[in-house]
Amino acid sequence: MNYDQIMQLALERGFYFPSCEIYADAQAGFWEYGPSGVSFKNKFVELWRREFVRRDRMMEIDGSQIMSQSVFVASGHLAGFADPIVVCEKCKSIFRIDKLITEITSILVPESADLSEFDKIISEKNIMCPKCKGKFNKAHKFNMMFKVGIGPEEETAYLRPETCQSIFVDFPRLFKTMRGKLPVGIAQIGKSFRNEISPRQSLLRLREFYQAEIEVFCNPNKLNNLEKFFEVENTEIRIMVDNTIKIITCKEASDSGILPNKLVAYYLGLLTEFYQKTGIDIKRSRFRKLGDKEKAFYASVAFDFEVETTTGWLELVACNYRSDYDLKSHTNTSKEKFEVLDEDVKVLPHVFELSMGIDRSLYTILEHNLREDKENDRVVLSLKPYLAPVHVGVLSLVKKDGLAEKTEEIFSKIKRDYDAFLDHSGAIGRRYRRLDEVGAPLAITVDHQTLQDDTVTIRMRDSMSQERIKISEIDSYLASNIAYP
RNA sequence: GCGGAGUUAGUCCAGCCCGGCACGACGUCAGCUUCCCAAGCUGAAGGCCGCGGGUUCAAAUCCCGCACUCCGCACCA
Repeated sequence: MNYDQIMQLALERGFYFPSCEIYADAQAGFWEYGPSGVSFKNKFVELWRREFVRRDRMMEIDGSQIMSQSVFVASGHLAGFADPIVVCEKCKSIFRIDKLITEITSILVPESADLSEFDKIISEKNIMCPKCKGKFNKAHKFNMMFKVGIGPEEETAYLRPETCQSIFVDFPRLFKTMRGKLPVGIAQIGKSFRNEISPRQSLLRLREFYQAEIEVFCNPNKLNNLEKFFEVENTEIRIMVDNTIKIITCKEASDSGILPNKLVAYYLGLLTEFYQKTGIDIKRSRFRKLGDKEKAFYASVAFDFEVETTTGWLELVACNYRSDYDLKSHTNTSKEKFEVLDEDVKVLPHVFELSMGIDRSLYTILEHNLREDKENDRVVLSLKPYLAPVHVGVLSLVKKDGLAEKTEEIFSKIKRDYDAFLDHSGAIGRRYRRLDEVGAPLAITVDHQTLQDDTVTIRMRDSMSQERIKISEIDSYLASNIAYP
């Protein structure tokens, strides 16, 4: 199904919708999750926790969204997370000046160059506005971080542009108090904020968005010395080599040098196994090694995990080898010590990160799982049962003859343990169709036979088939059918 | 931010040229019917026609500004 159809589902069924939509001054790039969206997101997050935090014995933290200025001085975001721009004095058009200079003069200027450097080239080469031939004002930087003023003095702080900075900042305490041992992953889920010039496409480019980030702290001398590597050595990953997607095992990838080392191969393996369990079509995914110009300013090697959607290839996870960039710069700025002991040798850990976009991942799962079943005239969201916003519908075949009461009795028994949805109203087929659209994998229906022998029918979303089970078996039936893998 | 196209009920949309009580479908709710897959019948709710201003006796409709959405450019998880 395409973007528009997902959008319609999202609006109609309470997955997500624009923030502040009743007011005209609502800003672009902010969206809310509705009831279905939250339930779905929570389950996705739980799967992430199972497949990374618990599986790899990571530490999970929950840091502040507002962080002090020094953090971003150290991280480089204050200087580096900004685009150099110029404004045309006549027509007010805005240009990325480094790109414009390259376009017009073929001179390559790094975007991190001094602002005066840009001004110099503009005047020397007599660069004018390509739209109206007007003059440019002085180059300045547009920083993508949201600035906030703290307290009555309005002390400068920022909304974090990535969640991982708290992980770096907290690392010394965490490593000491939690008895850390390299390599160790520290994970965090939370919101990040970027003042995008042009947010677009609902969940795909937001100004306020969820990230699930994992920072793996490791000894740079032991990147190929990883006991747990055997867990994924035969896991197949899909990686772009010379513009074609090659399917190879993690072991082959690291042995052949396609991936730099076992540590990176291990985590790309975990990531692949995770996304297989989310129900996205893994055959439409790939890891792509980024060129030097595409990489973030802190990355020395970077692989994007990308998935094909109807909007094109979409980056879901950035896998960056950040080396000692962050710990070194926080050491210099804070004077805190970040070295740790690894088998009695003092080492400044390197960092490999998996930076996952949750909102984008949720969109992709929806798109890859929503299908039109023309034969039965219905739209079905075939989510994995453990990710479904509603686990089970609880329906009375008809309302009268005491069936409604019996249905409510069953509903009360399971509502604390499962996301169950009670529904008496309208034709039974209509109610099944509604459940299909929110992805509920199962429906329990109470009919006249229930009153005689205490059995109910269970209706399966994907096959539409039914079976009859005892009321006393409902709990174990649900438990085994919606369990995480 | 630029260029293009749009914005009318939960959703999809007609009406706009040519100003005069806002149309329809789907969905929702209640009742009847039905007794396992969007059936039928009856009834109901739901709209400051994106926001603000202007023209006019009168604006969804004409004019101006802004916001938002979508598509392209650029940027990004």
